[in-house]
Amino acid sequence: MRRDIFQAIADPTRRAIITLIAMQAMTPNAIAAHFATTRQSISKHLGVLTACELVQHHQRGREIYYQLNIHKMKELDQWLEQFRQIWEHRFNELDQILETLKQQ
Amino acid sequence: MRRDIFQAIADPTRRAIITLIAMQAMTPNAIAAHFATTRQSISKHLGVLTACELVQHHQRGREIYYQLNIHKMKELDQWLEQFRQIWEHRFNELDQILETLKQQ
DNA sequence: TAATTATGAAACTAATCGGTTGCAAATGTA
DNA sequence: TACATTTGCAACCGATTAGTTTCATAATTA
Repeated sequence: MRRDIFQAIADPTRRAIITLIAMQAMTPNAIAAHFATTRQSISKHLGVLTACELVQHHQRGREIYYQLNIHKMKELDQWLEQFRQIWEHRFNELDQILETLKQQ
Repeated sequence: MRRDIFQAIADPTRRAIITLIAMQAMTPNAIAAHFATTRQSISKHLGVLTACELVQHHQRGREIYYQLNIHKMKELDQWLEQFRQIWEHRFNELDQILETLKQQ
């Protein structure tokens, strides 16, 4: 069972959950109230998000509060870094490519 | 058939292809040479990447050159933007806490 | 022209995924 | 104590996925 952030954010419901709990911790019931699906399916999504450490949770009585682990989101940012460098310098390269194609 | 960048980058082989063709356009054969899989499966991955516009291609004789559409990668960056604000904000809060501790 | 090369498309398969239903455990409340 | 609430877990199902094999098409080359 592969569990990485890329696979985790592939699902639109999970992305919505991530956005939802980004600002404040929420219980599975409260989260499920925002979606047209069952609490159990939300629970499974939270399981996936927890497995890849994108969310953390702490129990308070019988309620469990889930919250985004913002540091893990940085891994995505780090992966993007290599491409950010490209798109910042692409204009020069693109000019060269177009010039090369024109000459051929 | 859902085709978005999040689902496209969920697969590790596709992420490797993206990195591979980020700097220069490559043919399916050349790309497949970098992986322990068949050319046909690479062709399918390129189909997924093309469907969500993450890669572009141009034919040259009987060869087809695939290249990363760097602009599409920006959509990922834009989605991350909301969280970048959060983690910068929390770091500011952390700075304030550390500053307060230092003064005590 | 005939053979070779580069490629995409279709059919098939095993594995995985997202969702539902049912149930058990733990906690809180009357 | 008896009952309600909150939650995770397991079994199951239909759809999707990644990969392989086979085949057709188009372009190059001998």
